[in-house]
Amino acid sequence: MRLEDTGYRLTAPRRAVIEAIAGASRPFTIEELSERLPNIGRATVFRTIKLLQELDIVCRVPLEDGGVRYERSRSGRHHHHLICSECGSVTEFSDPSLDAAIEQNATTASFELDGHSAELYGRCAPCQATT
Amino acid sequence: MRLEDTGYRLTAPRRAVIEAIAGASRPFTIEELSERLPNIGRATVFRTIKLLQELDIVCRVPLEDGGVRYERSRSGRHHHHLICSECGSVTEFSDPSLDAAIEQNATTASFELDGHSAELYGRCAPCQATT
DNA sequence: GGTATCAATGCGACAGCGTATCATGTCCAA
DNA sequence: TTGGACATGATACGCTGTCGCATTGATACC
Repeated sequence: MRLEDTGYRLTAPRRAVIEAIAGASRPFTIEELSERLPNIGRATVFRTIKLLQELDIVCRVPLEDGGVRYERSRSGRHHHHLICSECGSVTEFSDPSLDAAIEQNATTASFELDGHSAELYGRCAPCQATT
Repeated sequence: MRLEDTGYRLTAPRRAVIEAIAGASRPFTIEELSERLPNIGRATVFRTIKLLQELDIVCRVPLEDGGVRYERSRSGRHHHHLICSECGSVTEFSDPSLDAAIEQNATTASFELDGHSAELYGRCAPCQATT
């Protein structure tokens, strides 16, 4: 991890949170993460996740119902999400032409674009096969 | 309003909420709306907004910081948002080619698309002029 | 118009997610 | 080794939204 490079301290609780995230197989809530780390204060888990979001190590996944989960960011870069409403899996994807379409709309509206988000909701391939 | 047409009852509180929304000049929170309607229970305001969302009369606007506001939907159709982080204004737009790019990504991933959201964050034209 | 029915309301308690506070602990540069 | 800034943990709090339930009131039907 590159916490040291950024001026943040690499503490035992942060290590534990990072390891728990690395071991997570699916998107998680803070509560789930916190349950796996009974020795670590809930507030610290929140703070660490917030920190990891800023470092693009973890990303926030807004769900269709307004809920939120978090996931380890595979690419570490800007991306979008395919979110399965059946099994809850989240897949990242990047698409320059999608980003271009978004930028085009901003330009057309004379809007100075800082960032954007795009989430796709539906059913992943494995879940379709299960029908 | 077409509440009657949908089997819902047109009650005085619902009328009041709808009028308050019609009179709102900017995206609002439930609390703000509720303050303007002191005679109406908070739960009713929530329930009415939820109802109006289902009828595409009001739409939920997720903010960059994770907060949420609501806005009267001008088009009543599927659309995306340009959200100004300076003045908080929200502009709707529709773009078939953006939707097409999203559908293309879903298809590529063998993902069965149910819905999607796309929000653009930045500064609106008037706020740029104010710099 | 009168009335019965069932959805809608209002109230208060509650739940989930996240933050503020603040005393205490601990990392790390010198 | 040590000092001081940063991080932690416990708890209280805040905000957004929902639930349960007794009461009210809009509509359909007569």
